[in-house]
Amino acid sequence: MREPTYFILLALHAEPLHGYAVASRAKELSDGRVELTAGTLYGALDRLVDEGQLVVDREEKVNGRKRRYYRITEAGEHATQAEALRLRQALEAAAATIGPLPKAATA
Amino acid sequence: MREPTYFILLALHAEPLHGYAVASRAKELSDGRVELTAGTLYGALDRLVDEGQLVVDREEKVNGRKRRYYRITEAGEHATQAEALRLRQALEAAAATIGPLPKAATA
DNA sequence: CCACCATAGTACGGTCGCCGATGTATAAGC
DNA sequence: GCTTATACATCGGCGACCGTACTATGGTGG
Repeated sequence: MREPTYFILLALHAEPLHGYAVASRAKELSDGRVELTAGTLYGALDRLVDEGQLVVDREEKVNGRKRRYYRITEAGEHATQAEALRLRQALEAAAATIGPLPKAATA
Repeated sequence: MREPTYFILLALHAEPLHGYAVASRAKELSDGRVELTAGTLYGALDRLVDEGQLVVDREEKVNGRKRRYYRITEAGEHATQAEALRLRQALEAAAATIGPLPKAATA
């Protein structure tokens, strides 16, 4: 799993969001690092629905603009956690190899 | 940076290794998760040399088989650390969102 | 003795996710 | 009334990864 996909799934953990809101939340969660463009965002959402990691929760119409809300499935939650574990293992490998990392700038 | 590339760089942190040895070390460091196939391995090594993250250290001939040793550059070390920091941030985002992860199986 | 396997590297083609770009549509702001 | 922000769709291209096949050598097993 790549980073954009990962943050999309994380963004949807708490509650269903529509596409544009997913992008905003992903940017927040990544401290501004992950800025999802339309191509990445909607492409990934479609793919994740196909894979059963997301489902379409509902569609609304707000001020003429339609909003499609996505909800994460159990499979999606599971994949997210598996990915996080993979990241942790990769991080531990770095710590064991190159030593402790510098402190992060306090968020 | 993708995971295979990351573990290739980690594998070369301590000392120069030849291609095949890089693959073995990467598998070790990843607890067996990352098994580099020939296509991925040599493609990535060439690319990393092009990018200045690795240099060819020397070439030996052992039992008729040539071995090409790669050494990581400062740029490569820097990229590795930057990647590890990125991973940590992604992991922290998960912790903040879905809560603490289960304990890893003791290595 | 011959097949197989591990080592070591080269080469090629395909796939998949990401990304930029473009287009549609509406409502708000200047 | 033109631009900007919101919201989504689609298309094409690229790059990293990966499978596969090939060359080559030396050790192991049937």
